[in-house]
Amino acid sequence: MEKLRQSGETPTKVPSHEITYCRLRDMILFGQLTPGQAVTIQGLAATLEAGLTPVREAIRRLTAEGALALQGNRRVMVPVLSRSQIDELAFARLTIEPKIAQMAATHITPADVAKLTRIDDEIDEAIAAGDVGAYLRGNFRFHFALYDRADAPILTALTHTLWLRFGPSLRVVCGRFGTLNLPDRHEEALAALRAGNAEALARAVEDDIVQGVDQIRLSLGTAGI
Amino acid sequence: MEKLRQSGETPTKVPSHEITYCRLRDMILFGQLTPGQAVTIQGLAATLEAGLTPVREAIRRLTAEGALALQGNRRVMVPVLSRSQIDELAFARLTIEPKIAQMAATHITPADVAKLTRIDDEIDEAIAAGDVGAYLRGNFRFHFALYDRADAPILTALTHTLWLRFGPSLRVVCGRFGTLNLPDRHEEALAALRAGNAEALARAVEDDIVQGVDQIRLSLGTAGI
DNA sequence: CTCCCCTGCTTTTGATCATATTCTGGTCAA
DNA sequence: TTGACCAGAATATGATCAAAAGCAGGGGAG
Repeated sequence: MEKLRQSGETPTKVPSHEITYCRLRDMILFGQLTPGQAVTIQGLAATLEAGLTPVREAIRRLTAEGALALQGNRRVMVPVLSRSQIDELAFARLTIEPKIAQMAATHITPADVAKLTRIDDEIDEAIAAGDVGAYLRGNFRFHFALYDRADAPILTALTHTLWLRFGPSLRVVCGRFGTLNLPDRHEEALAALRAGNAEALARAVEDDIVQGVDQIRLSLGTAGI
Repeated sequence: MEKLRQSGETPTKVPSHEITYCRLRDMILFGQLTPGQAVTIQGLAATLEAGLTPVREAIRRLTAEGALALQGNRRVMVPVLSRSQIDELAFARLTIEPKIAQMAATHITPADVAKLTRIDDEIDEAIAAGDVGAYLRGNFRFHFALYDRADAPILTALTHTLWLRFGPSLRVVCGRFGTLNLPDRHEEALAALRAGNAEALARAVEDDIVQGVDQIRLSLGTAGI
């Protein structure tokens, strides 16, 4: 008895709540949503063309990851970072990410370096083109392509939630300053990788984080961040 | 048109999915569930006397926090920690928790110290009585009563997820070894608090973590942990 | 002859939706 | 100003459909 998995429409291989989660997560990471913005279940269901239940589950997941926040009454919003929260995030990122990078350095292959170089080239193109969304996406891919090599799923997942919390604010900052004066800090990371120098790689990642966080710190209080 | 909010039963002030989340979280933290155990939505709905949707949302939240894991097919289980994952958790806890404790030390009041002392007494009672569940609960309350004083919601939430990942394994270890040879590491923390010595407090927390993690490490591979 | 694998059915479980109910916030009138 | 009402939104239930797991029986290999 064939199940007649006809082609043409969704094979329903991956459930709708998963797709919805990914889409909403990308909206948060790469900028459709700004800090303080309220989101409604029904609004997202309409935007993402999904049912209420999948949207609800995606919101719960992202709330647990800190990418969304419940505001007492049952409304949901994109959280606004305070100064002290930025400091907390900076501390967490600065202690975890250099460590992951260091772990990754021992497993990295020339193919990985080539891949990272390619991503870095795309980032440069995005900067030159002034495409903030592409820049953020490339930056994300660069870091996590590196971190994936550390074979440290828990620390990588932790880092993921940290990026989710930073995402909206980073988007606002980049959107305000433009991409022109975004220095490319990945070159030194790539150099450290080619040299097989784990400590230098960790320092490069550290510098990259410090620079990004400082940009947000400077921009804090200018407007709703 | 009165809504006749009669007393007697649930005032529905807090939504069902929140209650379900708390109950399931406590089951994971304090031991009803063991590593590797499979959980089903319908089974939990029956156990927790909740509808399918609230249970589903609670599971999504806990999955996002790493307390539960999806196993490829859409089933859900309590994750089993590998050696390297224990190392990741140990690293994260050792870098974050002493820092939080240090931050808390500057805000702590004598009333807080009294409260922590009371909790520590309850822990001692639990150890004497051989009540593993009460020990775990007290240990949790001690640490997070301290951490709450740091006024660092993000780092505290991060730590929460780390404890959720450790919970089931810790329960197994304690259940195997009993509570008798569980040294009480909280005395030095209390002493550091009374002395207002933030560095000593951080070291005490560090020692406490190292001891707990080592216990799990030793017990790894003995059976399904 | 026994054992194992494979196939198909049955049962359990997850995913989604439509619907009813409850809650929140705001508005309008006394 | 205060209270009741109303619209919009979230919550929760149960039904329905799809997918996966468990089980039983038959056929083939050793």
